[in-house]
Amino acid sequence: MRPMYHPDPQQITLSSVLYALGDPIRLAIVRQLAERGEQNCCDFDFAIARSTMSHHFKILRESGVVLSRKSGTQHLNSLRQQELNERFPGLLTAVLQGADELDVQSKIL
Amino acid sequence: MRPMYHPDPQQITLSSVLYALGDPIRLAIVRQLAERGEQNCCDFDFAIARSTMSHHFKILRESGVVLSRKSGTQHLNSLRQQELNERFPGLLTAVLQGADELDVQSKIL
DNA sequence: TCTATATTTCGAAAAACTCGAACAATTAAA
DNA sequence: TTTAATTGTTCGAGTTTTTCGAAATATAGA
Repeated sequence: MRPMYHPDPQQITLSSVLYALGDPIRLAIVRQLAERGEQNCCDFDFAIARSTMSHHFKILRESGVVLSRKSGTQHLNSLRQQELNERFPGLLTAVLQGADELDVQSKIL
Repeated sequence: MRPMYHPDPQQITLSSVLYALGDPIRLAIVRQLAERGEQNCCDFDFAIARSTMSHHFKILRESGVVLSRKSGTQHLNSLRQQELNERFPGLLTAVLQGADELDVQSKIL
């Protein structure tokens, strides 16, 4: 497995962060990470394929929103909350406070 | 020309707003509207086709970010700043304050 | 009415998203 | 130490979205 790319704080662009947050599933992932802290992919019971989940985490990671670290067979993901707050003050707060309108059904697959 | 759809304030979802803002060109449009106020499509000198610009405005409009009103042959677009502030406090402020990293070159087409 | 301006719609090519299947890495069990 | 189980990623194909140029629509003015 190739090492995972994570941008440095100053490399994180608003555009890429907004792009990453601009998908309902990725927004739900970010919300759950904010509520429950570090989690692996299996902790998210969304009705999408694992490969799709992996794809979303890659986008969240490479945009600078999420930090992934390996631990055994799993990847533990966490929000880069402090770095995002420093780079884009108020953004994450506003996004996390926003009404939770998403309905990502429980896993069916 | 069919009447243009604009969602009511309570219909505006965070997901759709973030989706609309998650494109570099649409973000640049929003920034320019915030800086200069009401403008028509031609006031934006971006290096993209007019039909693409029209498509971006449609997404901004239907997500609730932008209000378009007809005036003669042109459409005057403005940010729905107050409504967005009420619905998602702090979001627009954070987005507009974010470092301006976009380089949408001057119109070449 | 004819022409110019502003914008949208159409149809096709390019890019991104989603899925299932196959592959890779790590751990645990046999 | 093979074998199997768990966790994720990569691959290839089908679907959807984005982008463009060309044609169509709407309005204003000569």
